[in-house]
Amino acid sequence: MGRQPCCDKLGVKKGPWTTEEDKKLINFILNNGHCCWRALPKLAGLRRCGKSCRLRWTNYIRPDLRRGLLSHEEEQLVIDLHAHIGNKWSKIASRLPGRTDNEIKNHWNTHIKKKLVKMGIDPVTHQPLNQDPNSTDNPKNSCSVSDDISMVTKSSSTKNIETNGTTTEDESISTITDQNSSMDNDNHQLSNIYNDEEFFSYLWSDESTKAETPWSDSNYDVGGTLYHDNNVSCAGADFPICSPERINGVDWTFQDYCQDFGVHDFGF
DNA sequence: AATAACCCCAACCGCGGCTTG
DNA sequence: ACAAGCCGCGGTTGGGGTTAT
Repeated sequence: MGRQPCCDKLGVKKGPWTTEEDKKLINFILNNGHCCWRALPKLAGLRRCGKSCRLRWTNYIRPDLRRGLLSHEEEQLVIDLHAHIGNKWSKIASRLPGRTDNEIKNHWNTHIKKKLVKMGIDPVTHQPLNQDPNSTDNPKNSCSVSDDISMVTKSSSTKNIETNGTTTEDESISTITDQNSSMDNDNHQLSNIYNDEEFFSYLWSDESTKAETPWSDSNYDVGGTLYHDNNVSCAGADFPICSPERINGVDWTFQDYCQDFGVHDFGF
Protein backbone atom coordinates (compact mmCIF):
# COMPACT_ATOMS: atom_id res chain seq x y z
CA MET A 1 0.00 0.00 0.00
CA GLY A 2 1.06 3.58 -0.52
CA ARG A 3 4.29 4.84 -1.90
CA GLN A 4 7.87 4.17 -1.15
CA PRO A 5 9.43 6.25 1.62
CA CYS A 6 10.53 9.68 0.45
CA CYS A 7 14.09 9.30 1.54
CA ASP A 8 16.30 7.42 3.87
CA LYS A 9 16.33 9.64 6.93
CA LEU A 10 19.55 8.07 8.04
CA GLY A 11 22.58 9.59 6.39
CA VAL A 12 20.65 12.56 5.09
CA LYS A 13 22.64 15.73 5.47
CA LYS A 14 21.13 18.88 6.93
CA GLY A 15 22.25 22.46 7.29
CA PRO A 16 23.85 24.90 4.89
CA TRP A 17 24.58 23.78 1.36
CA THR A 18 28.14 23.64 0.15
CA THR A 19 29.32 24.89 -3.23
CA GLU A 20 29.96 21.30 -4.21
CA GLU A 21 26.38 20.32 -3.44
CA ASP A 22 25.04 23.30 -5.32
CA LYS A 23 27.16 22.33 -8.29
CA LYS A 24 25.80 18.82 -8.27
CA LEU A 25 22.25 20.03 -8.00
CA ILE A 26 22.62 22.54 -10.80
CA ASN A 27 24.37 20.10 -13.08
CA PHE A 28 21.75 17.47 -12.51
CA ILE A 29 18.75 19.72 -13.02
CA LEU A 30 20.20 21.36 -16.10
CA ASN A 31 20.79 17.96 -17.63
CA ASN A 32 17.75 16.11 -16.43
CA GLY A 33 15.25 18.52 -14.99
CA HIS A 34 13.56 17.91 -11.68
CA CYS A 35 10.90 15.43 -12.70
CA CYS A 36 10.82 13.90 -9.23
CA TRP A 37 12.28 15.54 -6.16
CA ARG A 38 12.22 12.30 -4.24
CA ALA A 39 14.53 10.55 -6.64
CA LEU A 40 16.69 13.55 -7.43
CA PRO A 41 19.15 13.46 -4.52
CA LYS A 42 20.11 9.89 -5.18
CA LEU A 43 20.46 10.42 -8.91
CA ALA A 44 22.42 13.60 -8.42
CA GLY A 45 24.69 12.03 -5.85
CA LEU A 46 23.50 14.22 -3.01
CA ARG A 47 23.04 13.15 0.56
CA ARG A 48 20.02 15.38 0.96
CA CYS A 49 16.31 14.74 1.04
CA GLY A 50 14.28 15.77 -1.95
CA LYS A 51 12.50 18.41 0.02
CA SER A 52 15.77 20.10 0.86
CA CYS A 53 16.83 19.99 -2.80
CA ARG A 54 13.57 21.53 -3.93
CA LEU A 55 13.91 24.31 -1.37
CA ARG A 56 17.49 25.00 -2.32
CA TRP A 57 16.59 25.14 -5.98
CA THR A 58 13.48 27.28 -5.71
CA ASN A 59 14.80 29.69 -3.11
CA TYR A 60 18.40 30.09 -4.05
CA ILE A 61 19.69 28.41 -7.20
CA ARG A 62 16.86 28.88 -9.66
CA PRO A 63 18.38 30.94 -12.46
CA ASP A 64 15.58 33.48 -12.79
CA LEU A 65 15.91 34.73 -9.25
CA ARG A 66 16.53 38.39 -8.68
CA ARG A 67 18.88 38.97 -5.83
CA GLY A 68 19.00 42.00 -3.61
CA LEU A 69 16.48 44.05 -1.73
CA LEU A 70 12.99 44.52 -2.99
CA SER A 71 12.51 47.77 -4.81
CA HIS A 72 10.17 50.44 -3.55
CA GLU A 73 7.56 49.42 -6.10
CA GLU A 74 7.89 45.76 -5.28
CA GLU A 75 7.46 46.58 -1.63
CA GLN A 76 4.29 48.53 -2.33
CA LEU A 77 2.96 45.69 -4.39
CA VAL A 78 3.65 43.24 -1.59
CA ILE A 79 1.85 45.47 0.89
CA ASP A 80 -1.18 45.83 -1.30
CA LEU A 81 -1.36 42.16 -2.18
CA HIS A 82 -0.98 41.29 1.48
CA ALA A 83 -3.86 43.59 2.30
CA HIS A 84 -5.97 41.65 -0.17
CA ILE A 85 -4.97 38.08 0.41
CA GLY A 86 -2.97 37.95 3.63
CA ASN A 87 -0.02 35.64 4.15
CA LYS A 88 -0.33 33.90 0.81
CA TRP A 89 3.33 34.32 0.10
CA SER A 90 3.46 32.01 -2.85
CA LYS A 91 0.62 33.83 -4.55
CA ILE A 92 2.22 37.17 -3.82
CA ALA A 93 5.53 35.87 -5.12
CA SER A 94 3.86 34.70 -8.30
CA ARG A 95 3.27 38.37 -9.12
CA LEU A 96 6.84 39.44 -8.48
CA PRO A 97 9.00 37.90 -11.17
CA GLY A 98 12.22 36.53 -9.83
CA ARG A 99 11.18 36.71 -6.20
CA THR A 100 10.49 33.71 -4.02
CA ASP A 101 7.82 33.27 -1.42
CA ASN A 102 10.51 32.77 1.18
CA GLU A 103 12.25 35.97 0.21
CA ILE A 104 9.05 37.98 0.33
CA LYS A 105 8.07 36.41 3.61
CA ASN A 106 11.44 37.27 5.09
CA HIS A 107 11.29 40.80 3.76
CA TRP A 108 7.82 41.23 5.15
CA ASN A 109 8.80 40.02 8.60
CA THR A 110 12.05 41.93 8.82
CA HIS A 111 11.29 45.17 7.03
CA ILE A 112 7.75 45.89 5.94
CA LYS A 113 6.09 44.77 9.14
CA LYS A 114 8.24 47.05 11.24
CA LYS A 115 7.77 49.89 8.81
CA LEU A 116 4.01 49.59 8.99
CA VAL A 117 3.97 49.37 12.78
CA LYS A 118 6.20 52.41 12.96
CA MET A 119 3.70 54.23 10.81
CA GLY A 120 0.85 53.20 13.05
CA ILE A 121 -0.55 50.58 10.72
CA ASP A 122 -1.47 47.11 11.82
CA PRO A 123 0.47 44.80 9.51
CA VAL A 124 -2.20 42.13 9.87
CA THR A 125 -5.34 44.12 9.22
CA HIS A 126 -3.70 47.03 7.38
CA GLN A 127 -5.83 49.32 9.50
CA PRO A 128 -4.51 52.09 11.70
CA LEU A 129 -3.41 50.55 14.98
CA ASN A 130 -5.66 52.75 17.12
CA GLN A 131 -8.72 52.04 15.05
CA ASP A 132 -11.29 49.30 15.29
CA PRO A 133 -10.51 46.94 12.43
CA ASN A 134 -14.21 46.57 11.71
CA SER A 135 -14.74 50.26 11.50
CA THR A 136 -15.35 51.76 8.09
CA ASP A 137 -14.25 55.22 9.14
CA ASN A 138 -11.85 56.98 6.95
CA PRO A 139 -8.40 56.16 8.31
CA LYS A 140 -7.08 59.51 7.21
CA ASN A 141 -8.80 61.04 10.22
CA SER A 142 -7.00 58.95 12.76
CA CYS A 143 -3.60 58.28 11.37
CA SER A 144 -0.81 60.14 9.77
CA VAL A 145 1.53 58.08 7.70
CA SER A 146 3.83 58.63 4.78
CA ASP A 147 2.35 59.24 1.38
CA ASP A 148 3.38 55.89 0.03
CA ILE A 149 2.00 53.73 2.74
CA SER A 150 -1.08 55.82 3.38
CA MET A 151 -2.04 55.32 -0.22
CA VAL A 152 -1.89 51.62 0.25
CA THR A 153 -3.66 51.79 3.57
CA LYS A 154 -6.37 53.92 2.14
CA SER A 155 -6.95 51.49 -0.63
CA SER A 156 -7.07 48.45 1.58
CA SER A 157 -9.11 49.99 4.34
CA THR A 158 -11.92 50.91 2.00
CA LYS A 159 -12.36 47.30 1.12
CA ASN A 160 -14.10 44.52 2.98
CA ILE A 161 -11.66 41.70 3.43
CA GLU A 162 -13.59 38.62 4.29
CA THR A 163 -12.32 35.35 5.59
CA ASN A 164 -14.25 33.29 3.11
CA GLY A 165 -12.02 34.43 0.32
CA THR A 166 -14.27 36.95 -1.33
CA THR A 167 -13.95 40.67 -1.37
CA THR A 168 -15.82 43.64 -2.61
CA GLU A 169 -13.62 45.56 -4.97
CA ASP A 170 -13.72 49.29 -5.32
CA GLU A 171 -11.56 51.94 -6.83
CA SER A 172 -8.62 51.10 -4.61
CA ILE A 173 -6.66 49.45 -7.35
CA SER A 174 -6.99 52.40 -9.64
CA THR A 175 -5.92 54.64 -6.78
CA ILE A 176 -2.65 52.85 -6.67
CA THR A 177 -2.45 52.84 -10.41
CA ASP A 178 -2.80 56.60 -10.40
CA GLN A 179 0.07 56.86 -8.03
CA ASN A 180 2.14 54.68 -10.22
CA SER A 181 1.39 56.63 -13.32
CA SER A 182 4.66 58.47 -13.05
CA MET A 183 6.75 55.36 -12.90
CA ASP A 184 9.32 54.76 -15.53
CA ASN A 185 9.15 51.86 -17.92
CA ASP A 186 10.83 49.48 -15.56
CA ASN A 187 7.97 49.81 -13.20
CA HIS A 188 5.16 49.62 -15.69
CA GLN A 189 4.93 45.92 -15.21
CA LEU A 190 4.10 46.44 -11.60
CA SER A 191 1.57 49.16 -12.24
CA ASN A 192 -0.02 46.92 -14.81
CA ILE A 193 -0.39 44.31 -12.16
CA TYR A 194 -2.07 46.83 -9.92
CA ASN A 195 -4.35 47.69 -12.75
CA ASP A 196 -5.28 44.13 -13.47
CA GLU A 197 -8.82 43.97 -12.20
CA GLU A 198 -9.03 40.29 -12.95
CA PHE A 199 -5.94 39.65 -10.94
CA PHE A 200 -7.57 39.56 -7.57
CA SER A 201 -10.22 37.14 -8.66
CA TYR A 202 -7.37 35.11 -10.00
CA LEU A 203 -5.74 35.21 -6.60
CA TRP A 204 -8.85 34.16 -4.82
CA SER A 205 -9.34 31.27 -7.13
CA ASP A 206 -7.52 28.00 -6.96
CA GLU A 207 -6.56 28.44 -10.57
CA SER A 208 -3.66 30.66 -9.74
CA THR A 209 -0.32 29.08 -10.30
CA LYS A 210 3.13 30.28 -11.10
CA ALA A 211 2.37 29.70 -14.73
CA GLU A 212 2.66 33.37 -15.52
CA THR A 213 6.06 33.86 -14.05
CA PRO A 214 8.98 33.97 -16.43
CA TRP A 215 10.39 30.90 -14.82
CA SER A 216 7.56 28.57 -15.62
CA ASP A 217 6.73 30.43 -18.75
CA SER A 218 8.28 27.55 -20.66
CA ASN A 219 11.64 29.17 -21.05
CA TYR A 220 12.90 27.96 -17.71
CA ASP A 221 10.98 24.79 -17.18
CA VAL A 222 13.96 22.56 -16.79
CA GLY A 223 11.70 19.74 -15.81
CA GLY A 224 9.88 19.85 -19.06
CA THR A 225 10.49 20.99 -22.54
CA LEU A 226 12.72 23.83 -22.10
CA TYR A 227 16.08 25.07 -23.09
CA HIS A 228 14.99 24.83 -26.64
CA ASP A 229 17.27 27.40 -28.17
CA ASN A 230 20.91 26.85 -27.60
CA ASN A 231 23.38 24.77 -25.75
CA VAL A 232 26.67 25.76 -24.27
CA SER A 233 29.51 23.42 -23.73
CA CYS A 234 31.23 23.37 -20.40
CA ALA A 235 33.47 20.84 -18.75
CA GLY A 236 32.66 18.32 -21.40
CA ALA A 237 28.93 18.65 -21.03
CA ASP A 238 26.34 20.55 -23.01
CA PHE A 239 24.30 22.91 -20.92
CA PRO A 240 21.15 24.24 -22.40
CA ILE A 241 20.73 27.97 -22.55
CA CYS A 242 17.35 29.57 -22.53
CA SER A 243 16.09 32.33 -24.71
CA PRO A 244 16.59 35.85 -23.47
CA GLU A 245 13.88 36.84 -21.07
CA ARG A 246 12.79 40.39 -20.45
CA ILE A 247 12.56 41.28 -16.81
CA ASN A 248 12.07 44.86 -15.79
CA GLY A 249 13.07 46.01 -19.19
CA VAL A 250 16.30 44.10 -19.33
CA ASP A 251 17.04 41.21 -21.60
CA TRP A 252 18.39 38.32 -19.59
CA THR A 253 19.93 35.12 -20.66
CA PHE A 254 20.65 32.13 -18.53
CA GLN A 255 24.29 33.15 -18.42
CA ASP A 256 23.27 36.55 -17.11
CA TYR A 257 21.27 34.92 -14.39
CA CYS A 258 24.12 32.69 -13.47
CA GLN A 259 26.57 35.55 -13.34
CA ASP A 260 24.16 37.59 -11.33
CA PHE A 261 24.07 35.16 -8.49
CA GLY A 262 27.47 33.65 -8.78
CA VAL A 263 26.94 30.41 -10.63
CA HIS A 264 29.94 31.36 -12.75
CA ASP A 265 31.89 30.18 -9.76
CA PHE A 266 30.72 26.72 -10.66
CA GLY A 267 32.32 26.90 -14.05
CA PHE A 268 29.48 27.96 -16.30
C1' DA B 1 39.77 45.75 20.65
C1' DA B 2 36.31 43.10 22.88
C1' DT B 3 31.81 41.82 23.39
C1' DA B 4 26.98 42.35 23.65
C1' DA B 5 22.85 43.25 21.09
C1' DC B 6 20.53 43.26 17.08
C1' DC B 7 19.48 42.12 12.22
C1' DC B 8 18.89 39.23 8.37
C1' DC B 9 18.01 35.26 5.76
C1' DA B 10 18.83 30.38 4.47
C1' DA B 11 17.07 26.34 5.89
C1' DC B 12 14.23 23.42 8.67
C1' DC B 13 9.71 21.89 10.52
C1' DG B 14 5.04 20.63 10.46
C1' DC B 15 0.75 20.69 8.34
C1' DG B 16 -2.87 20.21 4.69
C1' DG B 17 -4.20 18.86 0.25
C1' DC B 18 -3.38 15.86 -3.35
C1' DT B 19 -1.71 11.59 -5.51
C1' DT B 20 -0.62 6.89 -5.77
C1' DG B 21 -1.04 2.00 -5.18
C1' DA C 1 -12.33 3.44 -0.10
C1' DC C 2 -8.37 3.97 2.27
C1' DA C 3 -3.66 4.23 3.90
C1' DA C 4 0.83 5.88 2.91
C1' DG C 5 3.60 9.13 0.94
C1' DC C 6 4.65 13.40 -1.97
C1' DC C 7 4.49 18.20 -2.73
C1' DG C 8 3.96 22.83 -1.67
C1' DC C 9 3.05 26.22 1.65
C1' DG C 10 3.47 29.13 5.82
C1' DG C 11 5.68 29.52 10.32
C1' DT C 12 9.79 29.39 12.85
C1' DT C 13 14.60 29.19 14.08
C1' DG C 14 19.74 29.15 14.22
C1' DG C 15 23.73 31.16 13.11
C1' DG C 16 26.57 34.37 10.59
C1' DG C 17 27.14 39.21 9.86
C1' DT C 18 26.76 43.93 11.35
C1' DT C 19 26.30 47.65 14.52
C1' DA C 20 26.46 49.70 19.05
C1' DT C 21 28.58 50.19 23.46
